[in-house]
Amino acid sequence: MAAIKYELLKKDKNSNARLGKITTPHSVIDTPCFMPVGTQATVKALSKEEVEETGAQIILGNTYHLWLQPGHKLIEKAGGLHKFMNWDKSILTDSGGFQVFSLAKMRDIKEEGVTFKHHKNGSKLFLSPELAIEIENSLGSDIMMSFDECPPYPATHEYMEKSVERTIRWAKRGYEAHKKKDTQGLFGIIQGGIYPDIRKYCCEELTKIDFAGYSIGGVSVGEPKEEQNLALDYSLPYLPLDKPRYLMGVGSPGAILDGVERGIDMFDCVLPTRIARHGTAMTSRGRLILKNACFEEDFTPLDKECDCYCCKYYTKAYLHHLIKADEMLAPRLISIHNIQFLENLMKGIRKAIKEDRFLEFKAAFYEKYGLDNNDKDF
RNA sequence: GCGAAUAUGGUGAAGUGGUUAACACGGUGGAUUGUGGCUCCAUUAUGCUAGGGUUCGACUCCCUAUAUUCGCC
Repeated sequence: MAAIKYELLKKDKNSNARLGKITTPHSVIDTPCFMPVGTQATVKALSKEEVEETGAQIILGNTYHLWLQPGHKLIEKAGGLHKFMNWDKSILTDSGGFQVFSLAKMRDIKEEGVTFKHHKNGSKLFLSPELAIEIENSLGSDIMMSFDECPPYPATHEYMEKSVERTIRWAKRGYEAHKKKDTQGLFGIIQGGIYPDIRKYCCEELTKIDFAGYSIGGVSVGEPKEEQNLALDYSLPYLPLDKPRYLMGVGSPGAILDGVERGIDMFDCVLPTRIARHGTAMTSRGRLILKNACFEEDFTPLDKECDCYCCKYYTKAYLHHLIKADEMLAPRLISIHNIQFLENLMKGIRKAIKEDRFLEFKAAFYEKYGLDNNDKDF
């Protein structure tokens, strides 16, 4: 019996946006959804209750980081990642493929796997499709990612072809190695950059395997917004309707709306929590850099339309002060707000799809947020 | 009152007789996308206490004033 069930509840009449529901062993997830990132078994700065309060139904953990510290065996001993970190809703684990390419220097990619140096102590490490699965099995996440190569941008057609062939072979090996199919769902990752033929080929090959869902990888690596959308246009038509689609690493409001419009169900991104730690908030009227002098005497909440804990009790002037004074409450409050802002955005999106007015919703959001369709992000 | 030392941006300060006054903090603005948790980038003194003088040229040498600090009466 499959661990992950996707139900397509409704498709928007005027776009490819879709309303759905994913059921995992730990929870039901309404889609389209946003998943906060908790790389090292914690959504940075927040407690379980605070994350829950934002409306998040699923969060991410990271294979690479948890493998190195504290070690997947230790987490298994603790009773699995859910128990270890006190999160009883769903968890998705990334395979570590991205980290190997974003963090590690001196990597050596071979058919068997990737040899690279530890990003902190320089020791030699080796990660393969089978090991990534073994780690993810130990962690016990609801949704697992295959170990893939995230090719750089830009990459030549020739390089991309070879890389994707290898990613496909790795995906097959990972699927074979996955021993807990009844409790954990494994996703395949579509690569191919902005080459239509390679994206299509990758979809065709990976859909031959019965993955629980499909991820679009290789985006948010520095490419312009139009190309990110092209990568979706070149992939989504070739993916099955009865499986969830996950756009990896995308979390700016504009890009989320573009993805939903094309038929994406799941998003994750470090953006809301990272910019929060650096003092920037997402609001319905655009982005606010709270350390800016103009907020010194602004005694209003971050966003009048937000119902989060931060907006309920605190003002911009207070947040400005906390940042200036380098107080750790600031990253916490802004992280709570930013995540809830995106969770609320997803709620709005789901409601709009239900009522067949997604495109109007998107246009209104763009207008208010202060960007047009050509803007990269904010 | 006498003697001595020091006077460089918001702060701590480096500095040389010769075109753009080091660096750090702070200030201001920006970045951040499958997270290396206080990061990165840009910008921030047309001026070196004031007034004279020496010199081709002085923030740098000399004189005076002022301020601060220390010591002695």
